[in-house]
Amino acid sequence: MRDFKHSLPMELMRAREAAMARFRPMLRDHGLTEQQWRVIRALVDAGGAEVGELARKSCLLAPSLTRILQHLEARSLIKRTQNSTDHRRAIISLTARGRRLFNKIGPRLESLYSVIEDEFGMERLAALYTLLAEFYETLQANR
Amino acid sequence: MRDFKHSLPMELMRAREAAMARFRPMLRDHGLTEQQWRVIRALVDAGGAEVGELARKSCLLAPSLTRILQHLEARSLIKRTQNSTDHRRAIISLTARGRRLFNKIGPRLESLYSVIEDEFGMERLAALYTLLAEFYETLQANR
DNA sequence: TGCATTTATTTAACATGATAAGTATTATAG
DNA sequence: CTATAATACTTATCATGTTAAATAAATGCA
Repeated sequence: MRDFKHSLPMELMRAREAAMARFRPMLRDHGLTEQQWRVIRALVDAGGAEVGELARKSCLLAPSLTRILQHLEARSLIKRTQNSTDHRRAIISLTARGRRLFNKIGPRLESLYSVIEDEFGMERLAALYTLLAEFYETLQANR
Repeated sequence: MRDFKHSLPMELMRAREAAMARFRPMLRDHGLTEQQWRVIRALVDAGGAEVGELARKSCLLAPSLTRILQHLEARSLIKRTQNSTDHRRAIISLTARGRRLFNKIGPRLESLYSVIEDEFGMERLAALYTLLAEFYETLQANR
């Protein structure tokens, strides 16, 4: 059997955790979890989205997203707009306050990211991105 | 700002989730979570370990491991042995039942892993392992 | 020896992950 | 039309993630 140290899911997790350890403290300083930030960022990117779409974009399960949206709504960082033709769907979008928070945090996270880019090297980082995307596509295709 | 789709932590997470989706159903059939399996596998690998050591090997935070060990102990899959010289430390090891469970599940997971290896190719998989290990080392070194 | 520190682990509290089940709304077959 | 199925979320439940604080045992030092 393969050595335990070479478990692919664990290697992916360790790499991810090493990166997140750089970002998490700053998010925490602003009262945000990593997942809440993913939602905010996805909303900036999409400029308003349905819950299901948002779940895909932010890589969150629907039940998790439901709770996160409740938190963000309680803090007035997002708002819901009912779709008039289909009452099942609600459009989620950032409030002005949500956008301000994004504008405050975004650049700081980007600079942390630049540090990683410098340390690891852009070429290797690009190679890693490519392999990860290919790996994901391969496993999805044969699902 | 970088495109949201190219967030490294998210790419790592998506790749990991794609892999885990293949393994999780079988673990679930045997009443195990992915994390419980990591602990069992680490114990097979180490043949008995202290809690802190086990946390490192299985990539779990201490509080999570504490709860997981309680679950595994309740199911008689692991046992604790007090260290006679240092009463803070307890040695965790698998019971015979735990080893039987490992022997039953391990080979089936390995065969699922082989499928992934075939789909993605051993060379690319090896390249991915290398990049992930280097990435982790780089970020740890400059911590 | 006596006491502050450090180390190993556990508890606590809140947020998310994962699965199943529930609810409301819309689409569809007959 | 209407019963039924499909869709879009939400709730519920249990397990883990994350941080801070607590506990208990071992160390270090005056």
